[in-house]
Amino acid sequence: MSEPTDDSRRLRVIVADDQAAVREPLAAVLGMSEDIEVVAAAADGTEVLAAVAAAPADVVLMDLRMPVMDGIETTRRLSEEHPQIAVVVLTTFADDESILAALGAGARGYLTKNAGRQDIVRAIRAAAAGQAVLDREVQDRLLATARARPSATERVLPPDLTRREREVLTLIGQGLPNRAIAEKLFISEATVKSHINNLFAKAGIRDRPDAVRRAIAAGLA
Amino acid sequence: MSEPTDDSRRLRVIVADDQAAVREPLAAVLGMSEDIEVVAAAADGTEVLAAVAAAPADVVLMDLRMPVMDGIETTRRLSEEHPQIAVVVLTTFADDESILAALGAGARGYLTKNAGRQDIVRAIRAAAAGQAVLDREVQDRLLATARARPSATERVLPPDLTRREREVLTLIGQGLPNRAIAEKLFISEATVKSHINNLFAKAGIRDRPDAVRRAIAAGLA
DNA sequence: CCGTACCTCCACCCGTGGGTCCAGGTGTGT
DNA sequence: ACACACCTGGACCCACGGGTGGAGGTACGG
Repeated sequence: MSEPTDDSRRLRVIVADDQAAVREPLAAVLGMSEDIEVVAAAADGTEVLAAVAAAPADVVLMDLRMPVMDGIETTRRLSEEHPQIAVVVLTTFADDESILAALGAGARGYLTKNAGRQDIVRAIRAAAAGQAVLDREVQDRLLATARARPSATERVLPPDLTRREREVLTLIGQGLPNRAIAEKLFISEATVKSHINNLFAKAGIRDRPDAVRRAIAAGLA
Repeated sequence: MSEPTDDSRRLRVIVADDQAAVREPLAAVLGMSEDIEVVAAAADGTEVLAAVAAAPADVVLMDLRMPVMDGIETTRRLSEEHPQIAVVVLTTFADDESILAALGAGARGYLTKNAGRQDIVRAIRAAAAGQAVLDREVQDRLLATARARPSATERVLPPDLTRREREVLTLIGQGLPNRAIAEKLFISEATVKSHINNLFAKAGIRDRPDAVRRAIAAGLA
């Protein structure tokens, strides 16, 4: 968050979209904003990388579906090699996978193509300032995905497991072999096996892989 | 997303924070923006509700920690009774729980208190336009939480896994032993072991329990 | 005082898992 | 024609996992 947003210099923006019918008008309309300067237009990811190599830029307005190198991969490379450049995704698609992939790749904004000029300009300014702007729908989806996980310990495990058995199950769920569990609990490996046999019988667990799944499902791991 | 952002009318903003030392200067500095009008200042949630009942507003800039009625509860009520009013959270705390609670309650923005005046103004404008603005840190946390239990296939697996190897990993993740996997894929157990050896080497998986965890984390199971 | 639950540990058995090395068959691109 | 990736399969070895059947310890409640 930078208070003194440098208004003395226009934001250098690169527009990336494989469709010229989208790219050209978009670049033109963005250039009308007095604080934005479109320094390049790219039809695929390689052209974006070439553009940032040729001249400095602040923000890349990125389509996801592009030939040769798509927006996800391009975003990933940009955030690795040029972390100072902010990527704002502008795409038709707002499915969970695309959103997670894009933001996970380092995008600092995600707009759908029914965003207006004002919305896009605002997102560019925010991204340049280190903020993230998301369409309302995108935020809702992201939030829904985040909340989709079970918060509390589930009832998939019988309540009559002893404390020790729970501990052992937790460590199994973390992928530890019996020897490591024994060391961690300061007991012998034989004892670990005893606990395992008991808890397997109680909880109806077949084998170790099954135990891992149950432990994760129960929120122990 | 509304293209014709109505610039002919100033955005009516309510500032809610229990600390007068924060509330008053904030209201003053926001009022300096020509497109923003601070129509009320509130010290807790009940004052916010009273203010929106008394006069129309567009955006509420909301602190989370407030006496009587906190920001979460106030946000929840606002989004129920006045869904046209956008809530932007401005708080010191950026823990996962607060973020999820606030956005889940209907907040359309989440800023930490090291945001500058420009950042706050931008967030207010975006929220009024239906967009969501998050601090970079907040976005990262939200994304991390969303990816913790993903529905989509993750990037935790190397991309050079073959189709067969993915299938085998999926079945391992479901707890099946090699024999059952072999039957399910109509191949011999020896072949299953070959695939397992290859995919373990490629993905850096140590043993079967580890494979189960990775499969679940990757959303294959 | 005695039963019961829990934690601790040992010995034995053997099935599955996983590593290693190898090899034939197929399809694809050069 | 050739290399290469992939799927397929077999043989061998042995470590780890898991079942069985014990045994001795403490702590608690009837």
